[in-house]
Amino acid sequence: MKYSMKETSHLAGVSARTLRYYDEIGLLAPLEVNEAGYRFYGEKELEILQQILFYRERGFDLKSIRNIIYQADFDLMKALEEHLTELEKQKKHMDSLICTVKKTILTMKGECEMTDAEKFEVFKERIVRENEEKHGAEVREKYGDEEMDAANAKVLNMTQEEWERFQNLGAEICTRLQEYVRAGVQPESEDGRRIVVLHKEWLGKTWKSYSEEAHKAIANMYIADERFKAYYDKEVDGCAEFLEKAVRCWVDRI
Amino acid sequence: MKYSMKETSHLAGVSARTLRYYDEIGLLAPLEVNEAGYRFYGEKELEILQQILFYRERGFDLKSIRNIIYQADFDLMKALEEHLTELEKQKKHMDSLICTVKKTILTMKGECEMTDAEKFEVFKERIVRENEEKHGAEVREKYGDEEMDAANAKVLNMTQEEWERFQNLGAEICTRLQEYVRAGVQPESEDGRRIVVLHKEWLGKTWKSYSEEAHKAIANMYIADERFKAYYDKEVDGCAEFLEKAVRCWVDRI
DNA sequence: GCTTGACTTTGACGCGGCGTAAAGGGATAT
DNA sequence: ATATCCCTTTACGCCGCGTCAAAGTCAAGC
Repeated sequence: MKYSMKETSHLAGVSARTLRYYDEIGLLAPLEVNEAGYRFYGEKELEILQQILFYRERGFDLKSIRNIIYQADFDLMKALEEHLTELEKQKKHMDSLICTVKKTILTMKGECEMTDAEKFEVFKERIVRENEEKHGAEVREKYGDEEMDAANAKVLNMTQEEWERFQNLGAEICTRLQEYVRAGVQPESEDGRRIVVLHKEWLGKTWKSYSEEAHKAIANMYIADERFKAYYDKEVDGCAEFLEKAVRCWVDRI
Repeated sequence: MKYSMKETSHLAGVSARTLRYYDEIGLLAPLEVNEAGYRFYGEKELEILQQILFYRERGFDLKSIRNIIYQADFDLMKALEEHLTELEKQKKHMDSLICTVKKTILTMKGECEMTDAEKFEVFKERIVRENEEKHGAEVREKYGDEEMDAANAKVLNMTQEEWERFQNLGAEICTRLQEYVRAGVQPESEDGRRIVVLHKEWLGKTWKSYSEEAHKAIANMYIADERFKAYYDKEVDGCAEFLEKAVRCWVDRI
């Protein structure tokens, strides 16, 4: 008894395309192909197909199934156990995914229900946390824990207005720097002095103790450390350098 | 500040291919493309990329991420919750997969450690179970539970030798049928009678009570029911018909 | 014998999210 | 100016089929 394409696919509950694909990749060849190219499957082929589906239901990929079925010296138990390990790894990944998404939902719901004041607190905490991750270790080593903790505390104690003033001040410094650099103003000029004054005020909003030495060190870092240099130079090249020169020139006269 | 392909991919921890792909599918366009076709990304693009990665880590597909980010009136909470449901569905699927594979391993290990006798018992049980699934309901309706249970019991009580004799007998019937049909022998001939004798013996190995009526009914089923007809005709067409005629002719004279 | 309608074939593209060549252009050291 | 190296680009591949499209085949009915 031979079964046509449709009979076979119907008997096994798979599509004709699947059978053709299995033939294509050498997973299941039909018993016979007539002169018109029609495929016919026999009992044995149906049995093999059952086997294929058995392993497919268990999550094996078709290449593995081919090995399992046609490679005589194949270690089935080993393959099953490795496959199980792989599945369990994937499951763990799924679990952590689900956990993360759940947390995300809670956080977002939480934030939705927050007042503006609460949101602002969370926002500041995030800023401090991100700053701690980016620069924490470095600052603590250079300036001590006390200074870093104090800076964090200052940020956390800011009101929304204070925060906005702080931000505006930072933005103004950037904008003016860009103007001056574009205009070719010298750092030693009166404009340079004004920038340094603003920058000192800006620093004072997060730093516990001010010293001319520290101010110069910070300015120097702006040109030495890529990340800070990139921040000031993001729009116009040379801003970091301008600021550093201006601080070096004016810091002990303001 | 503009970032080149390499800088951007390095900063965000993704491959250059990924960035190009995101551009291709309209998920993240670079800030600027120079005349040589080189891509450059700005701060804002990096921020968007962070967002993309945020949702990617949570298992969203890129099309959804595009909606989340660029569709202003997108219901994020709904999307998150639907996504969670989907993830949990997938997890359930994984769990059942793992469970099935574990069972498979246990079964196969178990079978490995069985003696031949135990394997044979399991084998017979499988045969009975499969037969019950295929024909159980039908037979119970036509011939009663008692007859079906008795047939099952007969199979389960067979020794391995008896089983082999039963199988050989079945195979012999098939082979002879094919020979006769091919040779053009008539069912009413002496050869037909011998087939009916064999077939009666074969039936006796599973059927509790023998009657000429039942025998004829069975034979009739061989030509009426596709599945049985297919079994006898699998190699040579006409075997089922031959057997039915022979039984009708000889059943009350043997 | 011819039409019909059911069935089948090959061939191709599409999906998702990139990895991985191969090829070509740009920046730098000489 | 040139050789070199690095960076970027395009283009194909992967898996397991689904889903057209166009063309050919088979059995049945008239």
